[in-house]
Amino acid sequence: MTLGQKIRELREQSGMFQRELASKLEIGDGFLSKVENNQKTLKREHLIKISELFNCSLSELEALWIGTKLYEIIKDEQEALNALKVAEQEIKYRKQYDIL
Amino acid sequence: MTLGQKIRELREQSGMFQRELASKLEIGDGFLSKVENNQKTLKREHLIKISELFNCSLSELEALWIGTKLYEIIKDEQEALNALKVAEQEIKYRKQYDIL
DNA sequence: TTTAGACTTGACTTATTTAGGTCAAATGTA
DNA sequence: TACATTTGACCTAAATAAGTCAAGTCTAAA
Repeated sequence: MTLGQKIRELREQSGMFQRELASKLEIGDGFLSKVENNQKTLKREHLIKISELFNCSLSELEALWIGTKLYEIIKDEQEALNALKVAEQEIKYRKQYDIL
Repeated sequence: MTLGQKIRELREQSGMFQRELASKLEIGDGFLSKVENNQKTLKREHLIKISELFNCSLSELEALWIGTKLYEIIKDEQEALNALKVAEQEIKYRKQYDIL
């Protein structure tokens, strides 16, 4: 699940058109279309608005936002999965020793 | 293990000083110092040179190079691990359906 | 079959960030 | 002291962010 998919899902579940949601987010509808198709990214502040509008978890949206960004970076990489492991181990390592 | 750590390890194992390796990579030694401390990133082409110099796996270096970059993006994120999961699932999903 | 509305796409823009450094001064250390 | 390393300030070119807008496509219904 990408952020674009999630936003489309939320929007359609609430019976909203792109033009409506776009206007609430104060962006053009062409831009929102691209966001839903993961061709463009929203500003992070927009996630707050979305979580309020659809009453859904902001953390989840943020995980999708960052995750989709990471995916864009590695999607054509041979070493994609190993790179993810490297990053994961560093995160866990830092957590373990509580490094600030 | 980050790319910086790996490079330092390889360099020290071969008894080389920063100034020497830096010169072989055609960069300044101050810059290499920062690379080893993950404050700066090498160009990708440099990895090839390093793998030749120390006779080590290029894929491994690339995984570390990308992985360290991913880590830099998420290291201060609350949702770091979940974001990694999102990216991982997308990679695996795409693999499963062999999407080009 | 044409037309309206929803959506997608391509070309373009501008401002900000990032990449990839340099250099000199400060620090560590034998 | 001399050498290895680190750090801070600075720099430029290239890339990315975050859009706009108009034209094109798709689909249902009149």
